[in-house]
Amino acid sequence: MAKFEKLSRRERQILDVLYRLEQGSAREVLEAMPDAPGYSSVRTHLKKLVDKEFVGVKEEGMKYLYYPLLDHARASKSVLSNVVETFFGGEPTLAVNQLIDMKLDDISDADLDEIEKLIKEKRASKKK
Amino acid sequence: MAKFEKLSRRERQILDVLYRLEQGSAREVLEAMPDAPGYSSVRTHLKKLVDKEFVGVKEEGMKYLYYPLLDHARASKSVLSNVVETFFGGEPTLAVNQLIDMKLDDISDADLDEIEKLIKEKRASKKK
DNA sequence: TTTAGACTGCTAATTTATTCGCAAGCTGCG
DNA sequence: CGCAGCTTGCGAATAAATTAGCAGTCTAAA
Repeated sequence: MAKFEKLSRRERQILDVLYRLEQGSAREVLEAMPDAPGYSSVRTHLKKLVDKEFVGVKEEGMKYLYYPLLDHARASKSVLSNVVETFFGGEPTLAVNQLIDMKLDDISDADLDEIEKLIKEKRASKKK
Repeated sequence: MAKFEKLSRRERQILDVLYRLEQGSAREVLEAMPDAPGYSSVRTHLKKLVDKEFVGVKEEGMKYLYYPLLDHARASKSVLSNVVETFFGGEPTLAVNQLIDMKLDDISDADLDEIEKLIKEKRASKKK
């Protein structure tokens, strides 16, 4: 499932950018990178990502528009479960704790309400 | 902070193993890897990780024992915040949602209780 | 129409990452 | 002792990643 490990550093970085942009041209990706290499370089990586089937292309007039192929949900699930495995011994609960801590200072009551609501929903869907 | 991006694939993988093992010799790391390369290779990577100051070494008799230098909490925080940025638009709450979903089928009531308890604690510490 | 700019496909060079091999040094055992 | 099995340090070959350059094409503006 989680074949993100098969990507090189740059490829990963570019894919990340694509997830944030949702989609973009080579130049847009380039401009969204803090430590970007040259234009040619970005194009090459995008092409490789297409070859590896992590990214799709569609022609928009004369240019290419790139976008992630794995849908957001699957991708995040895959990455998260790896983090949980590595750092939290496979226990999502511990990760949740960490996430709450991350926002400790500025977490809003609304956020906490939100999470509580999520829990209630899970409980409900479990019951039946 | 999150300089994990600077690691190569193998280096990251080996560091992951080290986080799971807490510490280990080159051979132990090797044996804990599903798609392990040769012994020499693992040693080389460990050495590089030491050079880059992600990993420490201590001599245990005649052999070396390796262990992660960044403490667990910092490391997980760093990695998680990157995931949150990339996939959840900087909103930890959304990541929490995903985590709960991940365990939907087998999540225990105890787990849910646990998370609710965490929320109560956060609320309390906010009130101060 | 000509010129500047942005895009593509293709190629290639350089740098890193990744792998392994070999010599030498301990240790424990028959 | 002398062999087997482990370790280390050093070195180096191979594979992959990363970057960049060039020629050709299209578009829009002067």
